Amino acid sequence: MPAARILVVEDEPAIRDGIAGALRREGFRVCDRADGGELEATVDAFRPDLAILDVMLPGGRDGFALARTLRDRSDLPILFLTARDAPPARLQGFAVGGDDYVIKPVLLEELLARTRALLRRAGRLRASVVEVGDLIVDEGAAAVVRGGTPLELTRTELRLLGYLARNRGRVLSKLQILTQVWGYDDYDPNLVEVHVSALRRKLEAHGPRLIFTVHGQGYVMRPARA
Amino acid sequence: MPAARILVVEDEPAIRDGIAGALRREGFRVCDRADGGELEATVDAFRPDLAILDVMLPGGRDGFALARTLRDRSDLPILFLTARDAPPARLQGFAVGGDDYVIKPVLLEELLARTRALLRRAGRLRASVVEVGDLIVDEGAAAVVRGGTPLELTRTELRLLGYLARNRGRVLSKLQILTQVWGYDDYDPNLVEVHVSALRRKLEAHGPRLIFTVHGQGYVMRPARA
DNA sequence: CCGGATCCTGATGAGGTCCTGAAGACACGC
DNA sequence: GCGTGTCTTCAGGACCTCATCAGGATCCGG
Repeated sequence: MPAARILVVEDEPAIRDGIAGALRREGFRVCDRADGGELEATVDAFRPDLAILDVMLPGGRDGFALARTLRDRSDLPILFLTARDAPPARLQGFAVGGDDYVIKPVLLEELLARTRALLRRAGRLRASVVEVGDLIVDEGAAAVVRGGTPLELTRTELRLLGYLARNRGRVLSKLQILTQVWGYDDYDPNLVEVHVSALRRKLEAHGPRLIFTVHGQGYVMRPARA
Repeated sequence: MPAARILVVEDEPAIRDGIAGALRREGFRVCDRADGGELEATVDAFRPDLAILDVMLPGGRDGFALARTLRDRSDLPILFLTARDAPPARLQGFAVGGDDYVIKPVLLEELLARTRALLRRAGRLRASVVEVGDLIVDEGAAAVVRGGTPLELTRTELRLLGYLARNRGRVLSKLQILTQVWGYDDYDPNLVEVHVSALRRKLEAHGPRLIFTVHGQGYVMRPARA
């Protein structure tokens, strides 16, 4: 299956690049735009499998208008970016069965998870499963299994685990983890430490350590002995 | 894969030259600037894969302002240089998932390691692994393996080993090692000796000597029989 | 073979980093 | 509203890392 194509329309450059970069690192093909100009031509040329739209765009055409335009031409699923205080009720009329939304400020891990879920449902992505030793992380299904035993993880733990697992064998600093998993601004290393601690407790109840501390640098995930 | 391009913006000439020189010796293409003037043109012409920015620059445009500008044009990862006592809290909203920071005074080995890690994550660098005999040094994963056995090294030991391994077959004076690994000005040979000693103890637990003393000159790293 | 220089390495204490239990804040479903 | 589960903050202590020191070993020119 070739790489899925994703169209991103978001006016704030920092957010747009953050999203586009994260998606590209995950192997998707991305076309990013600041607004909905020339949308029809873009869609015809790029043929996206999924669209990620900010519902609040400057100028006349907001995400809803774009969604309507897209719906006229294809049935691709749409992932809306909405403000925290803007209730998703307004999505009602636009969100068809396959759609979903993510609130801003965007947690990249959350966005990646929902992106994969939508693509998978649309049949444009095989199950996105990451394995580290005897641990199996299925982000599409939000399911984690270690040595045959399913684990109950909270949402935050799942995002954190997903990030670590997909970057297994790589040292990730606490800043990187914070910005990716929490979208945070103020750097509080302890926040990461606490959740790593919780994650370890659950993971290590069924096997040896998988998340290793690299003193002064961050954390790495890797199979027990290798 | 062609050499990765790195943009360096740092006002202090000594630091700037140190960084740029170290990067060039590692085979990167470097464009170094004292400030953010003409940044847009520079970026368009040079097309960097990574930017290293001092967060404290004289004049109006500090590293954050530059980061914002860069984000407008691309999604390249950014490595911030920050003061030790200035907590990276102010990376506020500028650090996207892939970014990281290094504190000043800069330890060149540290900076090289993080540079490689970021480029590798961005897919702009293959695994940066150095081999010396049966020793394998993977700086991206902060992992060292000798004859199949993983070794537990401290951060300083890893920096030291990285420097020696990448310059294998070359005699390095203690002064060179001090300035590169520690960034020191006052010359205390014993500091190097102590850490070489510690490194040897761990390395030689699993094989013959790799770090040789050249009396009165320094140290060389080379495979056991050669 | 001697003596001075160089090098090795165990011990130590200070400074930082990390872990984790507990408690307060928050969100959500009923 | 109320209760439950989840998230964040806080605080103390455990742990790790490192520079410094000092005594002994080794090297090398003479």
